[in-house]
Amino acid sequence: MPEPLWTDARIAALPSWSVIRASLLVAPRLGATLAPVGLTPTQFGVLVQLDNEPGLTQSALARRCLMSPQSMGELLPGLESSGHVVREAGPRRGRPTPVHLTESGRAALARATVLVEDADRPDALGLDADELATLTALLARLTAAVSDEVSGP
Amino acid sequence: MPEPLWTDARIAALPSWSVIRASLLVAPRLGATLAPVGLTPTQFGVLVQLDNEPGLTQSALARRCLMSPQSMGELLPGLESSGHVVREAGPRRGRPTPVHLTESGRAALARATVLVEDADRPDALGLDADELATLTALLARLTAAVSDEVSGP
DNA sequence: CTTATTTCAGATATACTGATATTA
DNA sequence: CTAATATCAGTATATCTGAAATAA
Repeated sequence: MPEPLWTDARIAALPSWSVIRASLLVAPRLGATLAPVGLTPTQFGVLVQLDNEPGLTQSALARRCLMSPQSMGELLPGLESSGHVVREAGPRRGRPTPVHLTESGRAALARATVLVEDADRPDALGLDADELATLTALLARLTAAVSDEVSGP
Repeated sequence: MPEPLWTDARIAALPSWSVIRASLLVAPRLGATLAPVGLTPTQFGVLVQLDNEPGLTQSALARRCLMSPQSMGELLPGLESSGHVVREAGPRRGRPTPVHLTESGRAALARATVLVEDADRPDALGLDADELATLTALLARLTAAVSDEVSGP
């Protein structure tokens, strides 16, 4: 019998796998958290980015949310018909079109924020506040490093 | 002008979002890493689990890889036709059917392991070895806590 | 001419729900 | 009888790639 290459400990220590596995659990959980507000995690992300930077275009939103511009182009009409965002009037094809939150969008975002911060409180995630801060800081640095690698030196 | 609810710092400190965002970058990166071996990240995960615990059934593999049994049922024939795994002979419908790595599967896993561990070396991820160990340990605890929450009391 | 943006069209990869067969 | 397993079928969703129109 060949000796195993992979043990539980080695699997748990694999960075890529750890991140992906955590996301497979956390993503649907965030979906359930946001369901009462009628938002998907992706839509929530779009509203957050628009709150942070009003007037982002479809392409700019796609970059910040790590999606293709095409996918964002399919997502935005849903948020428009929900009344959460508006696109500035005028010709659109080939032209940057700023997107803005509406009052309804801001209200939905405020409700979603309460739910998300409750779901993400430290004791619900099995960590204390300091550990959670460490985790998000390390993930931010990892994300920055991998982003640089793609657009690269 | 309404003051923003979400700032860059607050976005970066949101645990769920940090994990999902990191995964959106890391998952395709792992896919590119594994492409030369002809494996997807999911297939790699299945081979890893089978190396760690030979004879896992389709359902057990699905649980460990956080997929539905049906999706695993669609994934396994691909690995069989690649010659990387075999299912024990006999009637299958309704009966637990152990799955095993073949020599070809072990060889592919060994080649993949070299590539993955190179891609996941600390300096490629912008962290040092200690920080990477901290990150995977925190993610393991978060994953355990969220798993318990789903099945839990 | 080159690049960026938006849009359309097709393809893919999941997952999900529900039902069925089998067996411990 | 109950629960778990494996399969099949149909549906839904979300993403991608490729191609085209438009304009700075």
